[in-house]
Amino acid sequence: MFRSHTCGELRLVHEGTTVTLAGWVQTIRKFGSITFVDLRDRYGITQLYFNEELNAQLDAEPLGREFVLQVTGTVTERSNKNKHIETGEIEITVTWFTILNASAVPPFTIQDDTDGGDDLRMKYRYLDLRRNAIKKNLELRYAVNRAARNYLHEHQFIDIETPFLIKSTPEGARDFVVPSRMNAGQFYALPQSPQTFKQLLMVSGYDRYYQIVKCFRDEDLRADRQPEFTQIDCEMAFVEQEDVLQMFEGLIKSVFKEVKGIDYVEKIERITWEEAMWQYGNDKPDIRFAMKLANLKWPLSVFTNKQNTKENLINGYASFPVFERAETVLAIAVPGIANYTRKQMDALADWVKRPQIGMQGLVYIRCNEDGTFKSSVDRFFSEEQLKEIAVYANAKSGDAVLILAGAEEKTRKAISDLRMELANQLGLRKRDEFKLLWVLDFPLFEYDEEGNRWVARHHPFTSPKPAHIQTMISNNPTIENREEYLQHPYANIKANAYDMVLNGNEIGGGSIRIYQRELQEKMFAALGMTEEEAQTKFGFLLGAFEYGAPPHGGIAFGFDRLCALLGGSESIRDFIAFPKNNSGRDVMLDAPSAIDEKQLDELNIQLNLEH
RNA sequence: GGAUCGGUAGUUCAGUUGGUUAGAAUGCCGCCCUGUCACGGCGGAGGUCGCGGGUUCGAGUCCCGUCCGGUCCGCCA
Repeated sequence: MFRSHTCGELRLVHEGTTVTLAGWVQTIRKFGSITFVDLRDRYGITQLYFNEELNAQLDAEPLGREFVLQVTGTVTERSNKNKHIETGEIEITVTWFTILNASAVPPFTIQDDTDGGDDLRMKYRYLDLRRNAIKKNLELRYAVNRAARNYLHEHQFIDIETPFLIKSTPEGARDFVVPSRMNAGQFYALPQSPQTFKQLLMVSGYDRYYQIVKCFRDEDLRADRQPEFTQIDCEMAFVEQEDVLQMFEGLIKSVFKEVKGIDYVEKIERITWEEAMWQYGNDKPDIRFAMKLANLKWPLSVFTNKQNTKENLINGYASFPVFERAETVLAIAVPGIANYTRKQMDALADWVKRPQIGMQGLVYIRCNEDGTFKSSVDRFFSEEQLKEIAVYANAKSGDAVLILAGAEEKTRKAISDLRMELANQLGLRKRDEFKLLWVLDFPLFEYDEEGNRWVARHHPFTSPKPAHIQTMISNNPTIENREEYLQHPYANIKANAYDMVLNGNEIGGGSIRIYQRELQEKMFAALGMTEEEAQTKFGFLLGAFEYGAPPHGGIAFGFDRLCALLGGSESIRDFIAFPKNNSGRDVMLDAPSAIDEKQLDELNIQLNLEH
């Protein structure tokens, strides 16, 4: 028997019992002829006391950090208790010990606040995982997994595995591709999601399916994006949108309850995609704080005095060409920053001028506590006009109105980014406050500038709103340019699609699917596929729809991201045991890597590394 | 594909206007210490300043290129 107890469980009630522990040496504190060792395992830390006699043995067999140690001894009450650790009232008076394995000096300290940088931690991930901070994250991940499974099981969902080696259908994200040895020149693709399989399972009558499953996308990465990631993938038959929303509102609330002990009692707020874009400039708004967008184009247009005469400039009733030229003018009222210094305002202006945001500048109006209004454009507007703008932007005294002007899409994105940046700066995005939101009625199609064609905003299996089916069927999808796109009836078709948003992050998305062959064929045609292409790529699905496909729909949650958010982080890496870095590399394995000639030969592959 | 920040001791970082022998903390090694728990005290070792080139009397510092890492934009049905 290696151990009778773990390093986390002994308390004062165990006093006097003889125990055997095994674990890793966290620290060694030596005092001449006695030594203290903190022994660590997954469950905690227990202090070991080596008396004079055993200390002599330690001199012969020196310990080091991260040595694997097995000890037998007596549980003893400490004379000096340590209230910072759970086992702090006792220690083990060691009577026997053996070193099970030595350790090299670790390259960084195995502590909550490690001195290791990210790169080093990833290279030695097996050591990093010993740290309490990462261990907690993985435990939280498991708790979310369990809570989700329990809820889905209770609601008659069945976990069915779907294949990883499937067919490449270059629609949407890039596929990871796997060469087939037995079929020369042919390739499998790894699934971007089990989408079509779960729909086939609906056709097969498994009317409630789920899977916590790996998905693969060969696209560039971010702090919250990995090439392989995990989804809680769900599908239900005989449902309409409302059924799905309620079922998974229940799921997420159950996760909150089980994992965080939070009773999320209120109904999850709902907002349409269009409202979200108008109010927040964003399809995944963080609604923990307001700062809603105000469109100033109209109120500005009523300020009719437009002559830039000397007097008008002095009086502040002049034309401000930046606003007049702009396609759109958007404002947010930022609480309590009227007293920002010039330097702080300039810093905000610099922030929006960064290439990633790309605005020309920032106009601000201070709504001072004393009732006066001061702006960066005093030359062009009277104080009454500034006040009107402030009222329109919903600003209170003490706020500052920040205004951006420019091309519609860019400006909307910029002010939405600015809104989030300021919320971060002002501490309005609290880690321990959670606010969920359903975003509904997404557009079915998006215009792809590059390919000059329609692409599915969600995916090609998403159904249009019933009222829009006719629009879809009776119109020719052909478009020649951007102008035609804006006019085309397809641009207004809304989908039975919905996203779940948590604190400004998309954590889940789904839709009611198409289940009729004709509509699905029309969808493929709209996306520019010929009948033959549709048949080659998705013939199996079209075929299945001919054999009694039930109405169905579902949702998929981003499991890694959900865990990270529940753990108070926006980076998912520390919620994945062995993540990849920014360039998609596993720095511990040093993967990906070249393969040898023989392997390439068997796969009938020749490399062309010219470019 | 692009932007931006970073790369200096095992590790985390500092390093002024380009100027003598590149520092701190921590870790590591040695000695001392019977109640520590961020133990303490004394001493010691430890550096291709990512790499290549350039400017200069002189480069960790300035310039060009390149590699690696972080963050972001594009991309992510």
